Amino acid sequence: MARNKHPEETVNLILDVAYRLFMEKGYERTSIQDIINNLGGLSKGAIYHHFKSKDEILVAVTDRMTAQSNQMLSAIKDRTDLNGQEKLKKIFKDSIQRPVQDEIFTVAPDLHNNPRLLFSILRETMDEAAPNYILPIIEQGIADGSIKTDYPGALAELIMLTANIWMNPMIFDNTPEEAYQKFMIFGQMMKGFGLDILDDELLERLQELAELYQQNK
Amino acid sequence: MARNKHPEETVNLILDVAYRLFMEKGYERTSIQDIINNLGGLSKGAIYHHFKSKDEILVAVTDRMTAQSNQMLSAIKDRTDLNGQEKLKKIFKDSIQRPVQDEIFTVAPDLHNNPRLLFSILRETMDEAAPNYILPIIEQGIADGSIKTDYPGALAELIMLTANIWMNPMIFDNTPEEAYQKFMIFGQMMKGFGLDILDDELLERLQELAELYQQNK
DNA sequence: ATATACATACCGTCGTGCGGTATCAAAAAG
DNA sequence: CTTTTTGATACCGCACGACGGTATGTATAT
Repeated sequence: MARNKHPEETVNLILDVAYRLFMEKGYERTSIQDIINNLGGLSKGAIYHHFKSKDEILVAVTDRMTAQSNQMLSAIKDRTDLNGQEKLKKIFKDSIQRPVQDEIFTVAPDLHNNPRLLFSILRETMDEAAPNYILPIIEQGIADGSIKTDYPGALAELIMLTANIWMNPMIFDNTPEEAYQKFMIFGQMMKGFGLDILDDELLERLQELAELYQQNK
Repeated sequence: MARNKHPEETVNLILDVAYRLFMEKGYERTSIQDIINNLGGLSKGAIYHHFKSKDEILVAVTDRMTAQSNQMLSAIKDRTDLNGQEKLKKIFKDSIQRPVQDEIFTVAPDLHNNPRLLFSILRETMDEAAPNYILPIIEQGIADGSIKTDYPGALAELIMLTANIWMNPMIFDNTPEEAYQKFMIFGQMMKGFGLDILDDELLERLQELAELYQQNK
């Protein structure tokens, strides 16, 4: 295969293929050879030229997955026209409507049987997203009086764990009924923390997603 | 090696060794050969006589890990002298004091880099423990008036996810400060659901565990 | 005698390392 | 301004050791 003048295209191609296969078959059941076979002529050497290991490919894939999500979080975090609580509300609204969700249905995501990928997402959520995006927002909320808690760090983690992992249909595939239950319990929990950020519009959209997801299996 | 008159001893030996190695090195970095080398003369044939695959060994290991915990849950669930809320409180008390915790410190548990094992525990917690033990207790609590919720299934899951996973020092190794924060937030959350089941005694014991855990690393 | 506990030899596949080659942009030489 | 040189890098493809798993053999317990 001819050498590519823009090597980042090759890297992206590898990541595209790897992402798709990891989603379809799971990280562990996807071999390097599988990736090669879907690369259109590229070889094993090419892969190991751009990535040191299969693991590094996984990290790159998850990074790319969370990049747009993190970008959204970052943008909301830096806005000056919203108080802390309003920012949290906006995050839930946006995260449920972001196009990733639709793109993600073009492959058959199977995170139930994908320990490595799930693990990678879990770590990203708890070790990066929670402290770097949610925590600052909560701290702002404490400062502006819209959020009250003595333990902002733990609260940030709890919110991300429940919203991003527990309620994620890719990870725990819920029936519409279960999704509804989770949503209500989550809303109750947030209210317990003085956070009134759920409304009917959000609920409707979540129900749609749950149904869409059930169909696509 | 001579044939064992009591084959379950061999099975237990395999599980003992596998458990230790899975904890020390992680499931994926433990090879079948590693297990054999620590078996004291037994061979690959022995392992594959008793287990169909490496994966089946993992399942057996997790089953054994959760067995005593589940036994405790089951015993409390079936008591007739406590109402629902009291049972939940008893569960937290006991789970924090069960001997597993001490035995577990004899090996160096490293679930941070153990996706497969963590995943296995996660599934056990959410798919088995929550619906089979916590849910019936909550339903009893609803019946006897000590617990109020419209969504018992989701609440059971949320409690297990936070208490068993998020607050588990083997999974998210917390500093004593972080452990304290999580405990307080968890207590606040439970209070939000009308569940007043944490007290200073529990907090103290949890702090001890967190410190013990930090030392053993 | 037969089932079963274990041993041994072997298989295909995997992730990875590496020597070699083709192609590039930029500097040096003309 | 053109040509040549040069060193970096994109990529190839094979070989290796280790892996999980299997087929088959053997000895022991019932």
